[in-house]
Amino acid sequence: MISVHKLEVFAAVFRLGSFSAAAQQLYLSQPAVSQHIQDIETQLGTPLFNRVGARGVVPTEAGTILYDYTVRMLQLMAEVENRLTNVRKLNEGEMHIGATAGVSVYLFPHWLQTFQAQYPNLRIQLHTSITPNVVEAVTRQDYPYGIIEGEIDTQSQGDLQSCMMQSIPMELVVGRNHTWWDVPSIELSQLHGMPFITRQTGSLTRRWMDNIFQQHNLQPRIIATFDNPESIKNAVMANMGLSLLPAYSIQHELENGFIRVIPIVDSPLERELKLVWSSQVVFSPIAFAFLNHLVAHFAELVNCRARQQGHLFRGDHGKLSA
Amino acid sequence: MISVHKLEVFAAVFRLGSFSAAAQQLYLSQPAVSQHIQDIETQLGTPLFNRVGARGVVPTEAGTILYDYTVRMLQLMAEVENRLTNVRKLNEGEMHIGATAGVSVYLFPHWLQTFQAQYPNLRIQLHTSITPNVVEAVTRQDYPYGIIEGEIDTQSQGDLQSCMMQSIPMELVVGRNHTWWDVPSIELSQLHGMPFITRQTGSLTRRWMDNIFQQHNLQPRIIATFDNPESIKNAVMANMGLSLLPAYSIQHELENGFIRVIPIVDSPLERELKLVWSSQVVFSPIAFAFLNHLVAHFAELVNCRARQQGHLFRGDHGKLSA
DNA sequence: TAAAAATACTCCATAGGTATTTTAT
DNA sequence: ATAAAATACCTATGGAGTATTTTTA
Repeated sequence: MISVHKLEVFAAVFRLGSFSAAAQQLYLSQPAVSQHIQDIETQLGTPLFNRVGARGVVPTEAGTILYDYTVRMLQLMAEVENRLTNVRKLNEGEMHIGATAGVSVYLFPHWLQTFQAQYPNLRIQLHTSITPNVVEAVTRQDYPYGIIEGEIDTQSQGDLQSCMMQSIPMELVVGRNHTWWDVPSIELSQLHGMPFITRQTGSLTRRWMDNIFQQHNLQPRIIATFDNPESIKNAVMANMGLSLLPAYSIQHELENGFIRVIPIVDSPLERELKLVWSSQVVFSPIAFAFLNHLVAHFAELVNCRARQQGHLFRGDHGKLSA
Repeated sequence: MISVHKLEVFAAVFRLGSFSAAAQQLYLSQPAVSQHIQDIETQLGTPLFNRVGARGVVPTEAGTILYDYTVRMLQLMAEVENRLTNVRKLNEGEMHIGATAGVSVYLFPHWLQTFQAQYPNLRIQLHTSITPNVVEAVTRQDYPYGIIEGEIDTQSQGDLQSCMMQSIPMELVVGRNHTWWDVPSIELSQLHGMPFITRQTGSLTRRWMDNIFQQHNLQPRIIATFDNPESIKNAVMANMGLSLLPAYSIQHELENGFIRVIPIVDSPLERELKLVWSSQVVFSPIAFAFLNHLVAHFAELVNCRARQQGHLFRGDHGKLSA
């Protein structure tokens, strides 16, 4: 019997042109993949791939035909599961998601908390990493979504889709005993030569910041670099210098008066909170439920949702807008 | 994971409105069917059927939607299997087929022999029974085809499709020492009052014969009835009387001069050899292979094949006309 | 010769069975 | 009261793993 699972394995092999690569992507052993393909080939009495030694496999004509049907079948399967799955009544299920550090630390816990309240039986597993890693993992379909701040590496945009969730104000922050503590506002040019704390070279946040400075011909004095926003915040509070931090990360410190935001009157800075996904991926009902949940937080996401459904669905999706 | 098999079980339950009826049709136990349906319901978090006590089950709205998708998926699966299966290279596989006695004894062995020569690894299992039983079994989808002689019971024509394979001349036969042995030919009316051997009352063959006689206002003298054509043949050879036998059943005896065919000049009699199948059934690649094989014997069948493909397929079927 | 697929085995989860109980009309 | 589905429990096949060998560019 040709099962849906065998077809999923077959589709992965077809797309990747390799048994072992498919095995990796599907978290299976290579012999398991071999077995599935052989099962189908035996059942049909037809080879699906020509084995070309150390260079993987190339589909036969039969393989190409089967792939066409497989895509249609898997799409129907995904579609009906998404239409019918009552996520609220599931008593188990999990979903993985990737995010960058700031999102993971400051934003995600809040979303997760409200999601868990509604779907207590579902587990969301968060994978924190730097933007390029998140993008890569999403491209590899390790998880259906990633949430990143800022620009996507243009080189990886092959199958990558993205959608803005929210504009994130990047605030100039200053510690309690800093000389600028009482300055009501500044112009961007005033940053020139000032002691600055940043993320380390290589991070997208640092690259973004360097871009800003370069665009405005500024050269602040980088006196320290850290690999996480929390350390930067501490350094600012210790009055080592200024920094630019996302608004969401400093709420608590602002409320308690540990730091202050100095408005930049001529050019407020901001980055984008983005949802990214692979156009290849087939979303699970849980992924859709989480997306719907995010919609409650981010009005802009409604557009993403429409696009995702578009590449998956053909029918009516009234249920999902509930 | 929702498997193709679970969907097949679900589809049977949906169509029959009963777990136990589906179990019977699929040769499963009722608990096995329960288990499959519960698995899908758990996975979706949605009930598919409302259990109405001793009256089986009725589908929910979700069940109805799933059925729609299921039919499409199973159709795609059947289609791609039929397009890709290289029946010649299968190293196992079997198919069941029903036929009436005359077909089983005189015609089928020949077809089977040539089929086996081409597909030595496939097993065809023949089920011989009277026409109504064959028709019923085909309607129940016990096997994909039946081959019958003569008319189909009109009451069972719900899902039943049929197609003429061949016109079967019904020959008036006479034994070696019969008074008619040297009569070159007769007219139908001459049969009146003649000693006749027939099948027993109730058989379709007998009904067909009675019809003929009635239509022509004849009343031959029925001197013996038997439940199989072989006994009738023996009675004719023993000169007990005349009979009408299908041409295919008397080749051997004609060649050896044990009996003679007396042409009926005014009204040659014939019945139809018919292929019957259920419009519900999904044909296996082996069933198609056997059909193609029959085509070699019966030119008329080409039309049937087109019809069968029509109710199964939507795409290109070049392979099957090879 | 080196990377990839096939083969050989072992283990466990799931599909299926039988026997029985529960449910709904 | 009874037919039908659910439950409980047992068995066996198929899916997946590890270790190893074979293949071919």
